[in-house]
Amino acid sequence: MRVEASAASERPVPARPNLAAVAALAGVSASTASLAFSGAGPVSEPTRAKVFAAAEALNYAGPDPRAQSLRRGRSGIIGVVIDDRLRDAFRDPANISMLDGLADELGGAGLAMLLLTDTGEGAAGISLAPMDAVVLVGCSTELHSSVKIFRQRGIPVIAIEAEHMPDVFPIDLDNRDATALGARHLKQLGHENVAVVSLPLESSHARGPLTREREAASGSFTARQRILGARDVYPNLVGVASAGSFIEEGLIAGRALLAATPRPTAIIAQSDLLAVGVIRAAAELGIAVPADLSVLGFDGVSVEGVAPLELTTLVQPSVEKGRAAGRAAIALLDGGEPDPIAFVCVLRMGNSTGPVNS
Amino acid sequence: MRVEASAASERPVPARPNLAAVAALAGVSASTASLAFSGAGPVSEPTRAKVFAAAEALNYAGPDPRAQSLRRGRSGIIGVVIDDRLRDAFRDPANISMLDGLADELGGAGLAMLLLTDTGEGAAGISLAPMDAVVLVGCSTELHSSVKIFRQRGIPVIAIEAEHMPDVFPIDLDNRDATALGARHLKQLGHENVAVVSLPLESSHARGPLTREREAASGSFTARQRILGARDVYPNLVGVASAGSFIEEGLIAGRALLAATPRPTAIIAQSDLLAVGVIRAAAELGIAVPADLSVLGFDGVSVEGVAPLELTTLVQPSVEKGRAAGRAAIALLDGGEPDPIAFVCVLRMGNSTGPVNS
DNA sequence: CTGTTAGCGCGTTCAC
DNA sequence: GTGAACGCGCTAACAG
Repeated sequence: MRVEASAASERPVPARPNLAAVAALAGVSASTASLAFSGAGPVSEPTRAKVFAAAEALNYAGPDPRAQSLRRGRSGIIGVVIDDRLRDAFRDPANISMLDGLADELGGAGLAMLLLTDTGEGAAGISLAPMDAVVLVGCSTELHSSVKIFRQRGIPVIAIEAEHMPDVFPIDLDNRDATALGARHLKQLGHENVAVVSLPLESSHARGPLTREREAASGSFTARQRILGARDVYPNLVGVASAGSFIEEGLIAGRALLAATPRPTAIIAQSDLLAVGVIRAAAELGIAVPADLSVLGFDGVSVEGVAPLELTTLVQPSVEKGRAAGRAAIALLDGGEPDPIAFVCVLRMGNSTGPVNS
Repeated sequence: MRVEASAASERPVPARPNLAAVAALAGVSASTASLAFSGAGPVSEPTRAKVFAAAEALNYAGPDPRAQSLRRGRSGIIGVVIDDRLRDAFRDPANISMLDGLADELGGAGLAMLLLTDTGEGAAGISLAPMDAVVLVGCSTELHSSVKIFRQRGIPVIAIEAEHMPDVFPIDLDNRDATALGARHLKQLGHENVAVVSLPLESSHARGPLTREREAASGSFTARQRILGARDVYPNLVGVASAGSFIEEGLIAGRALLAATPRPTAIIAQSDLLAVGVIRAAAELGIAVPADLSVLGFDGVSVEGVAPLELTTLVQPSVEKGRAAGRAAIALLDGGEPDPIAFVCVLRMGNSTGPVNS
């Protein structure tokens, strides 16, 4: 009441009180009030109490984050760029685990995650949203243009499973070697006629047979590396690209591959969800797994719906990958220069693979 | 080069050029440069070209979002508060669909989603992060304190499936009526001994039998409403609370409920994932579904792993719920007063429910 | 311990 | 069409 009367007969109800108003009511200077809120400087107890009382009276909720962020040069926000539609990204448990690890690490440091896509209309956010650092996930060909923008904006970039680029901090996974390891496992079991179901190769998510041209042009580093790993063991490998890491897509791809003559005796799926779909396709066709068909997965997430089968798969440390990205972001913001990180997959033996039977 | 020589012999390489620097190089005033970037005002073509050339030369990426946001009073960020750990929230397809709809609508309006949790260390974001509006999802008891903070900060609040509160825009779902509808379906089939598996009742996510005390104290509006709906038809309903909407939890709950004597002939699960778990539990125990046990789900998401069974379930418009929340946020930001929205579930008949058999 | 001063980088009045 | 001045709300320096 006093404030209204003395300070502003023009605007009777200040909708959003600011620090200055609180300071004025408390009878202290703005900087003192600021210190009282941030707790950063030495403020006497009575003063601090006065400030809080004034804030209460004015219904002041604390310093405006926008102004803080301008002044401090930090927003407390870490961008997370997904190239897929969110729906797709969220459907794969491996991705979710990664985000979970990331969120965990960032949350602990008082940072929040801003979800962005680098395609579609939401892509504007990449150049407009306030961010202190950014984590690129499941990166596509758009990567380079995005990275250029971030570099211009002076925003540190962390990329998970991407081609190495200058000024981009890499979180790597041994996609190629791991897949080769899995392929060798199949080779040891005697398999010679092997096919692959890949993750989407282009941002168009087009299904269809793998060709050297498509692979070379692919924007998906992960998919490409995993194909290369399989080729390290089976140079003449054939396969199809899926439209996404879903069970349904594995089913579609599996039907296509199992219709070939001669039928492959083993299928390398680039994710566990795809592997499950392939197993479903086999079931549909009356093909026994692992007796007549071996199926290898990737990710090591627990997937429902293949019991009593246990997927033989390449287990990747998804959660740790996310945590590492979070820690890297925090370190880069502190001006540190963390060492690049590379994770390694482990082949977990289940019973979806077995000796070739013929 | 020229700039360095003339403007700053002290700092040879200005790390982050600002609008003023660009304007200076272009030989125009800062306000003109600003207009050139925003495209909002009349700027002659030559001038505009000069400005962009200068920006290019200085490697200027455009106006600083932080400063824009302070000046404009908008950050372009919509907060999304999840009370669970992200991992839990992401594991339920119904939730993901909702987020997808939300992201879609917001992305189209150039807004980005900031993910926040209202528990744990990340909760600081609630009072610190810059946001223009906020969507509360799967809200817990913490709701009220959060809402108070947002109100103080002058941030519009949208709450999905929450108790109505002043100044909170509701997106409702007929959880109670829908569950009652499903329960009546069971009643018509002759079931009298019915049990329920609920979503977590408290933020502790404690498993255990439902009691009137627990229900009354529950922070989960959705779980409570669905229980009430079941009670509308079966007043003496018993049940257990799960620790989350996962198949595994349904399995645990199913085992517990199916060990009772007399064994229930029907189980109402508060999500499809829980329902699948219950069906698994039945399978373990050699109980046939639907012959010896009817199982009712909720959500209508496509769940893997019960084929050839088709879940009888209450289908909710998850994606639309998210879209509605997004549209409401946008409308509220525009100063509009959109009408509250309420969605209705539909009972989809599958073959996981059938006539009581005894 | 507290107050004063000076911006952070930008967008928006107004004049011209 | 363009420029000059001011202020968004806050905080880092210093001064007292």
